[in-house]
Amino acid sequence: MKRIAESTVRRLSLYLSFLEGIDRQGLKTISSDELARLGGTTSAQVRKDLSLFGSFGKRGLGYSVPELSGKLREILGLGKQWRVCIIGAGKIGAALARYRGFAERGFNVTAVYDSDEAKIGKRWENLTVRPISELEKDATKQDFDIAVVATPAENTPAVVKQVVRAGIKAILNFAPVQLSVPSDVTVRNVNMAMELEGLSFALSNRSE
Amino acid sequence: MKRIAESTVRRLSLYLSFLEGIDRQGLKTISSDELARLGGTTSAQVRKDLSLFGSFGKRGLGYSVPELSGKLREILGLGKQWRVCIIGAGKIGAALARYRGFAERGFNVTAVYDSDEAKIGKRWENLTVRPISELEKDATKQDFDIAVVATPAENTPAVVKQVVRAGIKAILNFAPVQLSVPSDVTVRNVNMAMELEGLSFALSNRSE
DNA sequence: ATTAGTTTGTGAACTAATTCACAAGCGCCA
DNA sequence: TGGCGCTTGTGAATTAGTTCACAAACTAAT
Repeated sequence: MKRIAESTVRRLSLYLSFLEGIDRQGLKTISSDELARLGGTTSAQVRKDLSLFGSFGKRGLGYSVPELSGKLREILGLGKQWRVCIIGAGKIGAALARYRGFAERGFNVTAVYDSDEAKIGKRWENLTVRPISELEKDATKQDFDIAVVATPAENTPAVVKQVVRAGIKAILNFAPVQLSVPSDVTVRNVNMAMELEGLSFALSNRSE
Repeated sequence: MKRIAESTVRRLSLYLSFLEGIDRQGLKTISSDELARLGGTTSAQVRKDLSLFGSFGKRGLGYSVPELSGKLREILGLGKQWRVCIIGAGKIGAALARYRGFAERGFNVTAVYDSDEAKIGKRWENLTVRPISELEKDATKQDFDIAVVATPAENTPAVVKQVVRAGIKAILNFAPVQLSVPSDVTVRNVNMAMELEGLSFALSNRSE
């Protein structure tokens, strides 16, 4: 399959969330034009995005809302259940472990790790914090799909090395560092400082 | 000034964080090549990014670490102090209000708003939760630069309308909806579901 | 059955972003 | 001072992403 741009995947996510809203409103079909309006893009963009995966619409009519939802869910790999471990039992880790939206979408947090002796063994939601040194061994049994890395910047490179050695192929990284991983490991970064600096830049450079 | 791409601004943030690390190690200069290696990009990209704002390097030598840090800070509008209000006194809002990194970088949270009667008046860190209906009035005195929107999806459009009416020109949006704002308002979205779906997509479509 | 009115799917055209590649500048050393 | 080794800054070339524009397909109405 042709390489799909990250921007395309983000838009597919967005379309799916719109479709879920539209579906709740009880509407049965939607046009690329309407979807574009909701997503702040163009109808051609919407059609091009979808056409990368097949042709799901009916000319003159638009797209069936439930059908397109289903297709997008399939394309995005939802429907499957994913096993997620959280690395770093700090504030962000805690917030994430409590986040209901995870499980709703098929992302099941099945373990929490930390390197801090003081935290190991503590109960956490319905999980017990385990030592990061056990990750590689555990992974052979639990077969994690995704690691959420929420560790202090300085520990992160070492932690990520262990995640990679454990054979995990997808990382959601909250640490404010750039991860260096083999090319078969996918990383998404969530970096608050960067977002704020983006706003700061915009505010500082308006109308020049 | 020429329009600067968001991807460029993100990289500038990244370079700055590397420079801060390099500076702590006590190194005085750095080449575009080294910066590129850290950021997972190419040296040409680094130089092109910087050249949009001036020429900060010395041929044969590279860039002075403190000088380039300073320039980047200036470009990104750090150094200034920004007034930030948080809208939505829920879990995300709470985590953000407690986040130390905000103030360190000049982002000062000076108010928290919510529409829930039960929350209004409660103390929160060193702030008191105020009714969102007062935002517009408060803004004339406090002059907020940035609004952090962390409200439930269904309330968000109404909330954002009030933020815009209050004259705030930058929004960091945590709600999983697409905001519709005038073109002079800058929005950055942080959307966990979207990031997870990106990983799910990558896992589902490996090596095709 | 024909026509009018929509809306898709997709090459082609365009625009934006990245990478190449090299002249020019700088420090160091003899 | 001249030559060598490095590294920048930047047009030109390339690659990636978006938008245009239109034939084809579908519905509904007459």
